[in-house]
Amino acid sequence: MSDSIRVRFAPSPTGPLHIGGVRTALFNYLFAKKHNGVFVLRIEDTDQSRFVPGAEEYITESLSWCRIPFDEGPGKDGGYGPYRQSERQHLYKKYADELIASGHAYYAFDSNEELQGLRKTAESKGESFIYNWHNRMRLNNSLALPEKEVQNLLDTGVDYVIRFKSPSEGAIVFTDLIRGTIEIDCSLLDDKVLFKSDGMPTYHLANIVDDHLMEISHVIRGEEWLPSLALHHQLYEAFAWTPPKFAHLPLILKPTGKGKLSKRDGDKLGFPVFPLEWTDHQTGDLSRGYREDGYFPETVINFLAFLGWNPGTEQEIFSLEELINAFELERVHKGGARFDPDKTRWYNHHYLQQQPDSELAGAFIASRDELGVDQMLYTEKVVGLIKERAHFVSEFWELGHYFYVAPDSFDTKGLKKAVKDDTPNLLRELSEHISSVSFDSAKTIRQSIRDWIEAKEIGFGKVMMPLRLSLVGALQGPDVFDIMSMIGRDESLSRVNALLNTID
RNA sequence: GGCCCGUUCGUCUAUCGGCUAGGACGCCAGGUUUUCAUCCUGGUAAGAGGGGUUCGAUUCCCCUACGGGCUACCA
Repeated sequence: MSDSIRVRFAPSPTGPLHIGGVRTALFNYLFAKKHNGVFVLRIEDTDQSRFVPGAEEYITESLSWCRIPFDEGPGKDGGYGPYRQSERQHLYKKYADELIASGHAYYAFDSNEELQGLRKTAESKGESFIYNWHNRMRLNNSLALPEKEVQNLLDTGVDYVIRFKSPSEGAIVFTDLIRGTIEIDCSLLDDKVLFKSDGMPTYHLANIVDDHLMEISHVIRGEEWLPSLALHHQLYEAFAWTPPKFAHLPLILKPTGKGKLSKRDGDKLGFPVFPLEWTDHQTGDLSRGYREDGYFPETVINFLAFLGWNPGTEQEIFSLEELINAFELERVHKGGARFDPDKTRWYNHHYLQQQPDSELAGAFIASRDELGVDQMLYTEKVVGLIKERAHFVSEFWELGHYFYVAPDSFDTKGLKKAVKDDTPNLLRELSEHISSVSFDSAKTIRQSIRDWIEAKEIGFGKVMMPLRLSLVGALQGPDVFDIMSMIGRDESLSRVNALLNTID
């Protein structure tokens, strides 16, 4: 049992899940699936002051939209629940007490104000205040105070926290699956709070206890946790538990400038940093989401997988199944990765081409009021003609509006390029010819008009360019004969005449 | 400030002591499309700096610089 793979993704419900968090979830998922393991979702809601309503639902919905479902988690008990730390509250005190009994932890009564004051004075002297062995005997705690007084304080119900008693000397060495060996001087560590005065554990305690109780085999998390790994190792040691293996993922950095990717970068540069749209209930601010912006889950999965990882081959397009097969923690890069919106667009273009036309047509219709479901079949064909030039479904209308409505104006550059002195006469003759052309298929139209042009010994461009301009309104779009065959003879003729009226 | 982690084309990255340093995105050019986009072909562009170790370093070690993270009764 102990050698089975169990990993967890443990977000805090303090707001929408950032794509950095999605990537952490993805890597956990890939690792679990690759090794026939279990992927656990655990909600770390021990900070009640930062709890945001709806955030947990946002997290589960995001994971499900990205197609990275959890095997165990809230509402899906695998025998290790509950999976919300707030529902496990009763568990943690026992373990904190155990640490006190074994001499690994102690009560501290210092108020927040006192500590803040100490920090401030230290700072003003250019030093930093660290609560640990070098000063703990001068502070307000159960190690420094007489036993009687400690008991008194506890009896009177005064606020206290439980702190870890970090060692004054020695070094701790541990291994990270991605970074290798890391060594830390213990004397620099501080006595972290394990149990808060509000009766809740801090992240550090809850995390270790739950990972142990849930039999987590591998902890795969963001690099921001690397500094507290020494503490976590000592906690495992204090409990005499076997620690899981650790892997710390590199951070996702902003596309330009300094620092890690933030919500503001997305607003500024025009891309989402969240999987789903999110409205802040406090401010009413709306944050864009990949889903609402028209990205496919496949796109998000693929580009996230390649931020900090690669398979070592030249393949860049990966389905979820392929990722599961190829994924290796050892191949995760150590350095932070800048997020690249352009490459993300490129991925979406690729995955857009993969979608069935019927599905794209449905999405297109749903996005435009002027399109009705009765046009489904027609729209499917339209989509087939225009999708290769699109990155998003939202571009379909701009790329194909002329399949539905006649152009209301003609591109000036196009007019300049396509319309010459003899164009009106040519168009009149062409119009006459079109009246007699069989509209069975694009192929027959093409053949007929080609023959006509050749017979009249006019240049193709002299006919084709104005014809396209009349149909589309600009010199762009798919094959002219495809367009004609789609809109039909009457509409084609009326559009040629409309151009004639403009230029003649 | 202290501690920790990192550093190959503009960006994501390959290379696990011996290469003309490879691929992808972007960008540029040519071709296809008598259009635009797509697509195809080609091009542009990198080992932070300085010391070592070695017959030989992008690769191993040290220093510096730069970047990042942490430094809360937040996770």
